[in-house]
Amino acid sequence: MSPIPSQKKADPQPRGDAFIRLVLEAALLQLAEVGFERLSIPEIATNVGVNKTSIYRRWPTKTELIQEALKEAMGHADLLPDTGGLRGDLLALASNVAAFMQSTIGKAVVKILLAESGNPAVRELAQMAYGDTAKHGPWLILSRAKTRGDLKEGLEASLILFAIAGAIIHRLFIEKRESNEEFLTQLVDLVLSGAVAKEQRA
Amino acid sequence: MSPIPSQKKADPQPRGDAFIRLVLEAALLQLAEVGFERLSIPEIATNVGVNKTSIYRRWPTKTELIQEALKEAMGHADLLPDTGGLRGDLLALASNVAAFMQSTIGKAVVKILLAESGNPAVRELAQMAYGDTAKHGPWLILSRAKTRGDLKEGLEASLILFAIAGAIIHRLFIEKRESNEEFLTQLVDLVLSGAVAKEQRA
DNA sequence: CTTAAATTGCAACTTAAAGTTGCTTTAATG
DNA sequence: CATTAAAGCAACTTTAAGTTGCAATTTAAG
Repeated sequence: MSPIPSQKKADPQPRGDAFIRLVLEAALLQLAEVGFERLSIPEIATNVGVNKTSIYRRWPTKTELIQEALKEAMGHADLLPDTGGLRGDLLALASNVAAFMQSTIGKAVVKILLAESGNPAVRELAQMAYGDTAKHGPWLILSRAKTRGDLKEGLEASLILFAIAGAIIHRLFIEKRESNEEFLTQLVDLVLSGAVAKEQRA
Repeated sequence: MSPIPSQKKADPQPRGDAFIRLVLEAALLQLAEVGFERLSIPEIATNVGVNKTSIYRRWPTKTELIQEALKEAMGHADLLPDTGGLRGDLLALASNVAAFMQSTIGKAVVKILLAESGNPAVRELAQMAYGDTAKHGPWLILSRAKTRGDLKEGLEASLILFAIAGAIIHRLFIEKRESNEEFLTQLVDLVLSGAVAKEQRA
């Protein structure tokens, strides 16, 4: 009754690094799907076919597990385009923001920020992950544009980002639709040129 | 050892309608604070000084309780300004949207929509509550503007709303700041007139 | 190939919170 | 004041999270 020799052995128990990567990935995925509150270590364990005890021994609490999962997944998205012009920059940026939001780490992070008043440590990390992608790149784009004189005097530049990111978030998390290129183009052009018909401009 | 007669009796047990209103209000409040997942009936009970059993007997599940709480709080925000012009309309609208988002019912609804992939029945209700305020008013404003020829040809009008609502949500739920008048004015003007410096316009 | 060390699996247990039940007490009504 | 419906209360059951001791497995070393 022993296995036929020519057959490959079943996968051995994943250990060490393999084990860790497996669990962290599953944790991030569940986080993106159901949020921090509803995330359960026993459930992750069964999802990846691993014993919950093994997870608990490495990460005593949900918080520590998620912290490591977030750290692991961070920094893989430093998207700072430079197309030479504001419109091109913003289009590339909007596209990157949308991609980030639609990624596993992005969804996870945004969900934490949006809903979890709860755990301060987790929220702080999520802030970092969000800030990493949402701060550096965008600020540079805007300061370049400002230096070139592309922006209106007295305009609070951050508004541009918030309007773009906000619209993408609204579409993704409230309407549950992903952002296609047409949407992003129209969005950027709206923010750049405004909604008012030409004849009406003073 | 009986109470001094001149003293007022302690409040009697709230019953019937009073009881119901008390619990529903507390439920909505907790929902706005911690979201659906973390909401607990026993906790609501202690918050309002009522026995959990009494709550369970009226609403067998969290879902039913929240459904009624949402229904109860809905419809108290039909904010459809008509100032005669697009800018005035949008300013009033933005202000109303911000007020809604910052209200208890608004926070509760938005949190459900943003984070709770979970309960379909609850999500549906939240959609209704959100749609109630976000659909009728805004659409009318935009269709009026379109009729007047205030809007650019070919512009997807809904974008205007998403950019405004999105920016307000971003500010409130990610930055944790409320929207003041200055912010809303700049936001509306950005969406109406664009960010590009005048000299640059074709 | 054998053995030693570390790591995971497993099953049984403890803990904590949600939800239930039977019964008593309170408040409103006529 | 008596009747009745609704809320309080305490003890219980259930469910899921988290813990522990020990057996089984993988890996690496000799």
